[in-house]
Formats: sequence, structure tokens, C-alpha cells
Amino acid sequence: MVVTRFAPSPTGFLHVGGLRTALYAYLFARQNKGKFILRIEDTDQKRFVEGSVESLQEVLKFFDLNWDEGPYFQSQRTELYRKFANQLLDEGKAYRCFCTEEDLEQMRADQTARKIAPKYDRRCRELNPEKMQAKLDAKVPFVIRQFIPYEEVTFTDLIRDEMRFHGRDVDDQVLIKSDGFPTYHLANVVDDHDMGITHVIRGEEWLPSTPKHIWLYRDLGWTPPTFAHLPLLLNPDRTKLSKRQGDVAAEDYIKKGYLKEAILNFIAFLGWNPGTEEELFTLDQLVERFSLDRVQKGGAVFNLEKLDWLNGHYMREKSPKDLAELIMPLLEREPWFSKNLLNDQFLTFVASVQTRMKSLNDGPAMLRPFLLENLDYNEALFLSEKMKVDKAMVALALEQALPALETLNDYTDDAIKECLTKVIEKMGVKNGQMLWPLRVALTNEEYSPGVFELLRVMGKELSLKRLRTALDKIKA
RNA sequence: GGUCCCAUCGUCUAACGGUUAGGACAACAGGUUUUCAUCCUGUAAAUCGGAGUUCGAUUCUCCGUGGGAUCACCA
Repeated sequence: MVVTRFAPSPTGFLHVGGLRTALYAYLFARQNKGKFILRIEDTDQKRFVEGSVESLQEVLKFFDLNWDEGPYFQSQRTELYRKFANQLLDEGKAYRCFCTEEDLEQMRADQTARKIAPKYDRRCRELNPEKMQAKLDAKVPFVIRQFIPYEEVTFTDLIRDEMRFHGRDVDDQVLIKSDGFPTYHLANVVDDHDMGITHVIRGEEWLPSTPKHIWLYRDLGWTPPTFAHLPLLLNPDRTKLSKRQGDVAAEDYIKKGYLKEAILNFIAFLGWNPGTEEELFTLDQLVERFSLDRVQKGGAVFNLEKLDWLNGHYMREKSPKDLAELIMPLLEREPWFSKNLLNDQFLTFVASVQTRMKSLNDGPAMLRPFLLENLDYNEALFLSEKMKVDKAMVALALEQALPALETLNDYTDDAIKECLTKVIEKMGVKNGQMLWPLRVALTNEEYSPGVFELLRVMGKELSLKRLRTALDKIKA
């Protein structure tokens, strides 16, 4: 059975790159009817961020990336790691290192000065038994290092095929830190084996440390899982996506009002495509169609333009009811909002602004003209050079439209259009000279749905009230 | 610097060694339209360079160039 995992460290928010890794691991597990495990890699107590484990889980759930097992916490499994570290120690595949931070810094400084690649010189490996015992007795803190053999290691990456590294270039990796906690490398390997992970799907930044992991599997007598190293997500300047150059937390995009469908669809296509010209995919469709061998090798620039388009698409695709439910929490945060502003027309209001919304966050502002009791008119808005509308024209348009609409009983788009067209013809003005003032009177906005639709959606009572109020204001 | 990875329109990408190098987003130009959107039509836009293999390279090989990742008691 296929078992994948997502193994973030709780050092802050969930990175969009992390989200994509989680998504791919999830898709691969689901499509193979396998298991998806969540594991928290919290072996560095210094970098732990309060609340990050909770928010990590919330975000994954928000995107419906549900895991079958976990979350497991590495900080609760330290006994296991120590056991295997000791085993390697006994077998001579690892050794204790008593070097201090200063020793190591000094060593590295010397090496860089001599233009050699910085690498641990194994001085502690040569320590004789008496000296070693003396240090242990004196309780000198030590780390456990993995002994890296001078030989080649190869493995097959699902995305990059044959990978080849040589031990001469790899440092004797620390396995257990002096505080007794394991490093990523040890904990990761032990857990992946212990949890039966069959496919390690992770970012490309892990490629260089994979040989260490392979040697660890071998020294522990285990069969390594299959690896798939995902291409990086990039800044516009093609460096690794970073906070300096924009929002990188998945939450940021939720807060910006992007739909989960859009974010998921967008992120799935950064590095993968189905090989056809289809590009609109739901999570379920992705489960069906995803494949690791269609994953790209090169990094992908995290460019929001496509996300905006996808978001608009999914916004328009929603039913007004679903959309209204998503907007509601945002509406409730508005200072002007109160529950009794809602009436049975609400869904029609939502429907009328739907094609205009770029994100959920546009909702409150676009709905406000429909919901507010009184608009605080901005007189300058009524005037439009382009529409050839001056103050006198505004007053005239409103004065002429009002009585016509008052006598109109059939308040449908067509009837309203016919009614106003007659007035316009009689006045001998241009459409815009009538419709622009009406639109501003109805919404106090520069952009809005069409006037006929506006009138119908608002209803006779509210719309006429708006027109009268506006007329009073303009005449005052 | 060592090691490793990568390379098609601005961006995401497609193309059994044979295509007028395709699509989408963005851009631009039109159409629909009272505004803004939506919607429709169209235009422009790419194989990093050089060798080699081949009847034929975007595709395979080598070299170069460019970009990136990584070299911690962080993950």
C-alpha cells in the first residue's frame, strides 16, 4: 500500500510551497487508495512557534487535505531515535563528537581560508578509549555523528531519474544533538521507516541531503522509500520563494479572499499539468488525474495573475447562495453591518454583483449600496464629463425618471428598460445622461451593475426612495 | 568555492526524432454595453549558445552560458 506523509516543522505559518507539497503527497496517496500521514517535525525546541501546530492543521483542513493518521510529534518519540543512534554507535557506524561550537567554527574558518570545502575533520572519531571515557565521566556534552563512507551512492528519484552522489562530498552528519534531541535527518529516516512511508514527496531543497538518508537506511538495515523531489516555487526573480518578495503563507491568500478551489487549482498547476488542455480541476478531479511523472523538473514562478483569473472563474461558478455564505463572515465584520439589514432579496443582490467580484473581499463593499438604509452621497460622483452630465442634467434626469417609474407596476428589467427608454427619447438626451445619474443615485458608486438590473433588484420602494433622496441632495 | 539540479512566448506549460512549435493567464486591438465586470473575436509573443549523432533535432550526446538549491548541534 502507498503511504505518504506531510512533515512540516512547527516554526510558523504554512508556506504555499509546503501546501503544494502536502497537496501532491495527498493526491498521490488518495489516488493509490493509500494513506496520508501528518507528522510534526518539532525536534528543534528553539524554533518552535506557539500555535503553529494548530494553524497548520486548520489550513490543511480548510483545503480538505485530510490526513488518515497523526499528527505524530517527533518530540514525543525521542526514545526511539536514541535507540537507533545507540545501535549505530555500537556497530561503529556512528561516533561521539565532543567538539564545541567554537572548535567547529575554528575548524571551518581554517578550511575556508585554505579554500577547502567545510567538512568535519573527524578528529573525535580517532579519540582513544581512555580519553573518551574521561570525557564521558566529566560529563562533557557530545553529539553523535554518522560516519559517511567514501563511496558512491545512487538512488532513483521519481521526477529526476538516476541520482548519483559521492561520500567524499558529504559531511559526517550529526544524528543526535547535545541536548539529546535528534536532528532532522535521523528522526526523519527513523519515522519514515517506522510509519511505513513508501513515497517521500518533498521539496527539491532536500535533494542534497538525500544521500545521507540513504546511508542511514542502509546502516540501519532498512530499505529506503521511493523519493520524489518537487521543483521549487520561485519569486519573480527566480530565487526560492521568500517572504521578502510577497505573501508566502497559505493563510495570506485565504485572507485575501481567494477561494480554496482557486488556490488549490492554481497551486496544483505550478509544476504539474494533465498533458491535455484542460486546466480547471477540483480536488477530486486532481486525485483522479494527478501523476508524479508529469511533474515538472524546473522551478515555477509563483505568479498571481493566473490565480486571479481562476478565482474569478470559481466565484462566477458558485451559486448565489454558496457565495453569500462565504461572504457572510466578512459582512459581519463591517462596522455598518447589522443582521436586520438582511432580507429575502439578499441572494439577488449577491447574484447581481457576482461577475464583478474579483475576490470574496470585494463582497462587503459591493453589497453595501443594496443593504445600507441611507447612502452618504458624494456629489462629485454625479458629474461626469465623459457622459456629458452636469448638475442640471442630474436634476433633470431624476425629475423625469421618478414619475415614470412611480407609475410602473411591472418592475422587471424589460419593463423598466422600455419605460426609461421612452423618457430618454422624449427628453432627447443620450442614454448615459439619464442612466449615469440614476446609477449614482442608486448606489453612490462609480462602478455597479446595470441600472435596469439595479432598479429591479432593489425593488420599487427602495429604488424610488434613493432617487428622491438624491434629487433632494442635488437640489439643495 | 565544492556538490547537485534546472533551461520552450512576460508567466504556467504542451509537443513517440518529422507540427505553420499548441493552449491558458497577462498584454494589446476590436465587438456587446449607461459605468465596471462578464461574454465573444482577433493580434503580438518562445525552443539560451556552439558542436556532434541523424535524411531530419525543442526532443538524444558533449561543451559552454545562465539561473537555482545545498554545504549547521535548522528543518
